[in-house]
Order: sequence, then structure tokens, then C-alpha cells
Amino acid sequence: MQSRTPASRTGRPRSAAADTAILAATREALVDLGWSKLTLGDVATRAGVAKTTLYRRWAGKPELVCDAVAELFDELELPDRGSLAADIEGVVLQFAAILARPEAKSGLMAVVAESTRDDALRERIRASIVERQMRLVLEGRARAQRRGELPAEPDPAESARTVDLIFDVVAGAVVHRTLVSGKPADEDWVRNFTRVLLLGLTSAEPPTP
Amino acid sequence: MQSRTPASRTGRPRSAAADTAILAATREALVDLGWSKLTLGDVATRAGVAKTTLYRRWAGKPELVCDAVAELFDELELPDRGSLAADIEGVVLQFAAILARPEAKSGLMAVVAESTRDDALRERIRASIVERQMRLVLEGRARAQRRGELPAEPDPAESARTVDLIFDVVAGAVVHRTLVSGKPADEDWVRNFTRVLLLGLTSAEPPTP
DNA sequence: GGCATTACGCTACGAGTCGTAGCGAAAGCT
DNA sequence: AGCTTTCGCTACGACTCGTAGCGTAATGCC
Repeated sequence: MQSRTPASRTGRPRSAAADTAILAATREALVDLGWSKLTLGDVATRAGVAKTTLYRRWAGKPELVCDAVAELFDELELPDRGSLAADIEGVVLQFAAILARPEAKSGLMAVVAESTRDDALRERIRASIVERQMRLVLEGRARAQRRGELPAEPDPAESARTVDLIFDVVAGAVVHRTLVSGKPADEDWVRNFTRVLLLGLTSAEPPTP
Repeated sequence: MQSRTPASRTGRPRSAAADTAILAATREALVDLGWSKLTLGDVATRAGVAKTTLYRRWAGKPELVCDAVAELFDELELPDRGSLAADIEGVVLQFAAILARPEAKSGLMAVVAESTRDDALRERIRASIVERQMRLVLEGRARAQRRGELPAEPDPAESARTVDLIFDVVAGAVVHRTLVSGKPADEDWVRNFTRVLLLGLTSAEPPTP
């Protein structure tokens, strides 16, 4: 996950079971203690490994929690529900369900907060968490364009800007609803949100006089 | 700010200058050290007060940083720029400018992360930070309805739901753009965002066949 | 003016966490 | 076999936390 892959095939290999046990223990500790009271020593005890083993694999608490939280987003999928609106509603509901879990709530925002002063951590988050979400947006958009539900955008720069905008709006709204407003992103809310988003993306532009 | 107001008018009053010095020192420490390395002892030294004075006024680091960050949002205003689109663009640009400052980046997300396990802190954030932003949404919407740019919504429940949605979309998108995607919410982005949002809010709803 | 009351600065303290070093044993590869 | 790397364990200095205790300063009430 984080170790160098180079051809160091000699010596005792690292226990793969330890990795999964540590990441599971990290999520368990996030639920029980939250980010601030979570200590690496406690995680090591929960995982049944020595504290030193943890420090050999992860540089610190942010990196460990980043990897532990990232696994939560592995289950995100983009099933074909027939229409763009239904596809969006499905993915957003999945995303909201993950964010509703306490280990995601406690961990995700804290790691993002740390990343504002740590470029390496920011890149780690981008690669292991954001990347996967962004890919769903790209897939969904391409599928909708094939269906003719969204206009094709020939200019690649303009297209990239649109994808970025969609991504920030969707992910940002769900996160803000769940973590800041503290209200559930339930089916009613998602339906409303999807309606507004789709109208915004598909409506003809007014002449902006 | 956080002390009880009751008629305890006897005894030496708390120094108001100390409050402002402490909050300013907190923001300064946020810039220099970030959330995780910020200690109350260091803040006390920067502010020129004793560490015990800090603990007499604030329960802990999250409460202190919450108050320090909240003051950043005092400057938010809603000038009348003539049209709803221009009003939104103005406010969003103000909001983005605040979020671009390092003390806001480091502090805001960390406090929100803490609030996921602390109801009192969540309420403190709501009252001192979120409340003010929400009021701008309400004002802007009422103004737009007076101008006829947005449809009047007679049902109060439906109206509240719409306002909540707008708020989460606007604040969430800007925060996500700035802190997660790590890209600036500049004029181009804000113009694009405002266009999509307004189209979503003003377009006639399709009959969802 | 004197008195009660509260805030302040300062020092010191136990408790807890951090990240690391050092050791012997275990588990692979050639 | 022999070599190499990981693992579990213990112990350690350094640091931060939040609080207690004390003498002093500033205000309101009489």
C-alpha cells in the first residue's frame, strides 16, 4: 500500500494480514475514540501488533487514517440505472451512506484538514480517495453523453473545467450536508439536489444581456 | 464571547484586550504551525498572557480555534449588485477569499472534524460561523424574489428545504474546491458555478416522464 | 476609604503520548 | 546451511496537557 515495491525479494516479507488488521483496527478506533483521541499505540494493541510495526509502515497518524478511510470508498460503483438522473441519485446515495458512517465522519475531514499544510498527504488523499470519485463522474458523464442526455463538449479544456465543477458541486454538497449541516442526505434531499444539478447542466443558457 | 453574562458585576472584570490578543495570536499560530502543532501554551505566549488565563476562558483547543476562525467571517456582506447572479458571484468570491487564507484552511476543517464527536462544539460552530452564512442566503433569496428572479414559495416547509439545499451546494462546492481539490475559486470558476446554480434554480421543471 | 470578590501572572506538578533504539526470535530466499 | 528483513517486546527522553496553589491587581459595594 505504502511500502516501496522494489525488488527487495530477500528477507522476511511483511505480513499482509497485519496490514488489513491494522487498517481495520484504525477504523474501529476512529469509531470508538474519534480522530483526536486516537493514538497509534492504541491501534497497535487493537490490531494485535507491536507499536514499532506500525511506525515501520506508516509515517504517522494522518497517513494511516488516510489509508484506513480510503478503503471505505472501495465499494463505490456506478451501476447503469437507465437515465442520468437515476445514475446520479444512485451514486450520491452510496456516497452519502459512506459519509454517514462514524469512521468516515471522524477521519475524512481531519485528514483533509491536515493536508492543508502537508503536500505529500494532499497527494496521497488525491490518489487514494479523490481519484476514484472523480472517475465515477467521468464515467457517468461519458455515459450520459452517449445517451444524448448531456451535450458533447469538444474543447478538452472546457470539458475538464466542467468535470471539475460537477465534482466539486456533488462531493462538496454531500459532504457539507452531512458533516457541517449535520442532516442526513436522504432520498428526498438527493432527489432535490439531482433535479437542481441536472437543470443547471442541461438548460440552455440565457443570453446574459 | 463564551463567558456567562449573568449579573456577576462584582470583582475584577476580564480584560477585553486579552480576548482580542488571544484570538489574534491563535490565528497567527494557525498560520505558522497549523492545527495539529498548535498548542495552547504557545498561543498564550504569543498573546502575552498566562496559560491559565486561556483555560479560564476556553474549554480547549477546538473552542478557541472556533472563535478565532469565526471572526474571519465577520466581514461577509451582501451588497446589492443589481441582479441575483451578480449578488451570488460577489458573495461567493468573498467566501472564497476567506477560505483561501491559511488560518481558515487549517482551522475550519479541523474544527468541523472535531465537531463530529462533540455536539456542544457542533452547536458552537453553527451559532458562530454557519448562522451568518445562512443569513446571507436567506437575504439574497428574499431580495431575488422581490426582484422576481426567483419564484415565491408559499409552503414554508418546502421553502426551508430549498434554502438548506442552496446553502449546502454553495458552501460545500466552494469549500471542496478550495480545500479538497486544492484549486482556487477564482472569477472564472465562480462565474461557471453561478451559471449552473441559477439555471438549476430557475428552469422550469420537466414533467419527469 | 475599606472590604469582598473576581481575574491575573507565575510556578510546579503528575499523567499521558510521542517516536525511537536495542535486542533476540521468526520467516522467508538462495 | 547462511543471509536478510521483519516482528514483538521493553525501555527511554522529550514533550504537551490540564490543574493546583499562591500572591497580586482591579473592580463594585458599603
